[in-house]
Amino acid sequence: MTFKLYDSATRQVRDFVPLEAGRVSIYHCGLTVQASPHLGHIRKEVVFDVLRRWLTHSGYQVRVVANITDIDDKILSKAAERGVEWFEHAYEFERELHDAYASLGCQPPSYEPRATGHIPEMIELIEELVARGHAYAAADDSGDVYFDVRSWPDYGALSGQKVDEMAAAEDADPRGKRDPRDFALWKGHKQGEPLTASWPSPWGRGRPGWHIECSAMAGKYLGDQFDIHGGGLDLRFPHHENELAQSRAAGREFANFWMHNAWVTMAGEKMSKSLGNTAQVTEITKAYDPRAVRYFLLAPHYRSKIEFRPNAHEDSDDDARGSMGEAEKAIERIDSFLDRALEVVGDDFHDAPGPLPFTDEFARAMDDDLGTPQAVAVLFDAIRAGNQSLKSGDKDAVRAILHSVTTMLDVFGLNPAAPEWADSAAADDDLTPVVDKLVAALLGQRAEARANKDWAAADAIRDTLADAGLTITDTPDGAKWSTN
RNA sequence: GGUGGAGUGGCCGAGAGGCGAGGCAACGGACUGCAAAUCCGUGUACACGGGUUCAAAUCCCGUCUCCACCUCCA
Repeated sequence: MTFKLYDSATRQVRDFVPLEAGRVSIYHCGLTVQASPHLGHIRKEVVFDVLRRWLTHSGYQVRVVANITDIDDKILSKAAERGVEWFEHAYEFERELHDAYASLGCQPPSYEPRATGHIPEMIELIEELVARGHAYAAADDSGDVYFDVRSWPDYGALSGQKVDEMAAAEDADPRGKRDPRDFALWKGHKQGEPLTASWPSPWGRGRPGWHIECSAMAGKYLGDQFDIHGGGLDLRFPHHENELAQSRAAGREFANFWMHNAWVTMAGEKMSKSLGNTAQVTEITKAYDPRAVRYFLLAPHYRSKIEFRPNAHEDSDDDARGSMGEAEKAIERIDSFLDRALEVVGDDFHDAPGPLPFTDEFARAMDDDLGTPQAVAVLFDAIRAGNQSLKSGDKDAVRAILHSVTTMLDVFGLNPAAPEWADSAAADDDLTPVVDKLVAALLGQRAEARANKDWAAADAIRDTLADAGLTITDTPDGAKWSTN
């Protein structure tokens, strides 16, 4: 089976053939760390985390580079508003970003370069572009350097647009540009901006434009040509178009595949700061099981929009359950099988002999342009089959299916036993033995009441435990308790 | 004006010429003291109007609606 991937540059699904056998290099644009990350931002992290897990699972050695843009206009203005230094501001939100993706079980990139640490590489690239006649210093005294869009006939190739048909930017201030569509490679230092936010260059003190950062850093860490360049769909133009143009114009092949994920919507509209319809990651993971949040973000196809609906009420009835409530139910179904199967099979389930059921079908789904929706369906088919085997008492079948299910969950990053979820498990563990003792005592009383057919007393105990957030399940081996 | 995407059952969300993905919810049955969990079963879904075809949610033509990008945006 070959992995197939949709390439947004050619607009088709192509066989994925890495440049170097057995290795895959991926660059995806990280965030401009100017504010708290919301669900839309983190969807990209989850999508590329799943991609990376699948490629790794398929036997590739994967290198992932994602940048941190820690200097830009917004960082400067927001820091000034708050009365802190721009680097403090940026670093604060960089840490928030790291917390956010750790909280959703995303592995950190292989390397995460900061823009401010790569000014020399950017200057080098700009000089190359100037030397080749694709960039020029602004005619005014701003110290700006622009990419000359007209000098590069392929400009617009990635987004399928023609320079002449783009809406003429109502640019009140064309500054020193030859064409309004020319974009800044280097921004001259302006009066009033902190001196710490500028670096010396052949064109005077200044700071890099946004697009040049990614070209310079991708080139440094992944080489002139690499396998996959990713990011949100909204980066296709202008950011990725500009990256592509300036890299090719400097004689670099750049990315082989372009991969763009769609966004998260609320009430049908793109989640974004300017619309004010954002849901911050920290709020969401506080309100819902983080694994459910991750499930919500990875279950639909990465090129589809996904609609975020909050639960209508805090103590939701079924009607009021939103996207996260539904995802939590799905996770409960998964965990319920895991718990019951582990109890039957024990921890040695990895010894299951022979081929694992369902995994081929799962692989076929994932190989088809990361077909997580189909793959999730396979997962639930496996769980249903596992539940049937539990019912019929077929221990070998349970063992094999349990092994399959955990394999699939590992690819999704949803295996509750995996290290990335260890923190929450450990937190539970602190109290579990205590709770277990207390609950066991109550369940003993309840068993006695049931033996005496005193149903009222038995149900009263169950209600008390339910109030405390525990679900009691009667099984042939006695009553069991679980949270939720 | 240019470029791209989408309209699927109560909700979410796949699929892309012929067997109704999957999740959530609902209903019936089994199990249970009653539940919960689980299993079995239940759905005249594909924006609208034409057309092609033995067969269309899927292809073609037209219409409507929505979203996004062309300015910072995952």
